[in-house]
Amino acid sequence: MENARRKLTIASFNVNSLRIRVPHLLAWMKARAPDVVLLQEIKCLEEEVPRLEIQGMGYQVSAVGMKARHGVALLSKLPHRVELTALPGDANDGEARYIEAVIDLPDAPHGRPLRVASIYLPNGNPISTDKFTYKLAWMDRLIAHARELLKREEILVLGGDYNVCPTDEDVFDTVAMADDALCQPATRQRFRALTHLGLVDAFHALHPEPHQYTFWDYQAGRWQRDEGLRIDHLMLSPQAADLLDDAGIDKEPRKQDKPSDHTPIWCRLAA
DNA sequence: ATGCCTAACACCGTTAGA
Repeated sequence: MENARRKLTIASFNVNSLRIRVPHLLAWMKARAPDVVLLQEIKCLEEEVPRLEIQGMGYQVSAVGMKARHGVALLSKLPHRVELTALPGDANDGEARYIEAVIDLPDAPHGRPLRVASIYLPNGNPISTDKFTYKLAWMDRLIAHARELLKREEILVLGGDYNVCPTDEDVFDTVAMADDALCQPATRQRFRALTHLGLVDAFHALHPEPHQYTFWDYQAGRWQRDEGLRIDHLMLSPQAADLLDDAGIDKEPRKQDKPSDHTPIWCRLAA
C-alpha cells in the first residue's frame, strides 16, 4: 500500500432545477469540498447554467441541458475531458440524461485515470405506459455501456439519480410503492445486473443498514417523518472500489428552505 | 384521494416529477 495518497470526494446531487438551487449547491459544496460533483435535473439549457458562480468556487463545469426538463452536469476541481454527452445505444433518444468525462490523476495507482458519469435514469411511471418501457430500455443500454467501460479497468464512478430502490430496505413503505416503477422486479433485476458486472454500490457497501434515504417527496410531510427512498447511487468499478475509503448522505441541504427533494450522496476514494 | 408539493412555462392553468 502506498501512503500519503490524495483522497478524492465524488458526490452526486439531484438539484431539481440548478438555477433555483444555486444557494443550496454552493453552501453544500463549501462544506463538503467535493472534488467531483455530478448533478441531475438541472432543468435548463446549457447556456443557462450558472457557470460563473460554480467556476468561482474553482470548478470546471460541463453540462448537457434541455429546456425546463432533465439535464445533467459534471463539476470538477481537476480538469476533465468530456467523452460522452449521451448514453450510447439509441441515436433517437434526445433526453439529456448522461454525461461522461475523464480526469487524469497524476499520482493514481498504475497511472489509471478517473472516469465519471452523471446519470439521470428515467423515472418510468406509470408502469402501464411506454415511460416504463423507456426506463427498462435505458437500463439495458446502461448495462451494455457499463460492460464496455469495465473492460478499461479504470477508476470508474457511475453516479446519479438511478430512480431505483434496489431492495425493500430502501423504501419507507413497500405497500405504498408496490406499483411504482422504482421498485418493480424488472427494474431491480436490471440494477442487480449492474452489480453482477462488478459495479459496487459505494454507500451500501459501507452502510448496509436499512432505511437510509436520499429522496423525500415534498408532499405529505415525508421529510418530517423520514419517509423516503434511497434512489441516488454511486456505482464503482472494482478499481474504484479497491480505493473506497468512506461514503455518506449529506442531509443538511434537505433541511434548508426551498430544498431539492433529493439530498447529496458522496464517496471518498484514496486515489 | 383524480389529494398532498414544487418548478417551469405559459399565462392566471397545465405538465411533470418520484
